[in-house]
Amino acid sequence: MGLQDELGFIGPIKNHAHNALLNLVLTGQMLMKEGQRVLRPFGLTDSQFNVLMLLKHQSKNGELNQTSLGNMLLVNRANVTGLIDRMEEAGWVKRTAQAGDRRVNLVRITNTGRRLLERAEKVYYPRVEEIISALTDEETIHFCTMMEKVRGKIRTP
Amino acid sequence: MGLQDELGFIGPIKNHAHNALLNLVLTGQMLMKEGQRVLRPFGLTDSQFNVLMLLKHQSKNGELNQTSLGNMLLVNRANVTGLIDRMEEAGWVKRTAQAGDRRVNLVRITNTGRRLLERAEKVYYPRVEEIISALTDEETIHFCTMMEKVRGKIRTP
DNA sequence: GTTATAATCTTAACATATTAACAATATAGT
DNA sequence: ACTATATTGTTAATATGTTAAGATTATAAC
Repeated sequence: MGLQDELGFIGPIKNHAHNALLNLVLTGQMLMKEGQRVLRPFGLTDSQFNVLMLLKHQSKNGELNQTSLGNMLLVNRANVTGLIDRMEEAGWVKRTAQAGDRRVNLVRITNTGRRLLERAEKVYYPRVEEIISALTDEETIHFCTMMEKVRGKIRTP
Repeated sequence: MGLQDELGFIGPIKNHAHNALLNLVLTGQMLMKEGQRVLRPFGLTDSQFNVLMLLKHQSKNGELNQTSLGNMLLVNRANVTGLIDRMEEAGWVKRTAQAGDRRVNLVRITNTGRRLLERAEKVYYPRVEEIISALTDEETIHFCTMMEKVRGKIRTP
């Protein structure tokens, strides 16, 4: 049961490389949608969840500027403006000035945001583990290595 | 050089399953963005390219209704309306009635659309092959099997 | 045949993404 | 110091995605 049957394709995908690419892109999209489904009850989109997660686990002093957030989320900085606008309005994050550089907004998670994140993580990570349990530990490691190799090819156009 | 270094993360991603998930989702997004970059000179978005590709390669009689298109593209029917609106306006596809069921719009690729697709495919597929050449043939097959197993876990929540 | 149910498409309101252009501020080169 | 360049964040216009609600048409149950 390959992608074709799952999606109702009529014929096989003849180009093997394209078949692999579709497997990667479409499985990634399905995972993202599954994440959205799990996070919806918390009133969080997956982008918003990722912002909170980055602020909690991947920041110095619990703050990141908007450009860094965009880089880590793989989105343009222009997109971060609206994302943080909505999250600030919801009370989950706060913009503060950076001493010494008046161009920069530092984004911080609030206590409300931290509490929400902790509730969501309790549901999110177990579901992730359940899905990835489809692979053996060895496969998981090999998979991450393969993804690194693919990303290496993307960066060299 | 894992995801962390590539994205500027401060610490490692402690949860192995989450690390694998991020590898999958983020690599998929990078591939999608790379596709968009390749298709932009043709005036095509990746969704529009996929519609044309499905109509050419994965349809009976060269036509698909909007619901089928949505299923194959992994998007909601509601999204297909606007997508096809814009593509019809550009002259790449045409809506026609389905005999015997007046609810249905059959979407067909036009000659203009087919010529555009053929020009785009000549650039798109070689780039895909170049990227996937990061994996050996054996790895590619194993990779597709792993993706199928992951999708199997997503469908059973 | 009438009624209930389901399928298809559209619309509206919204979140997220893009690029291009701009203002404000820092930094480097001279 | 001054000027050129670069960086940060915002805005506007547009494309893509979501859900929820609706109109229209088919199909099933009786």
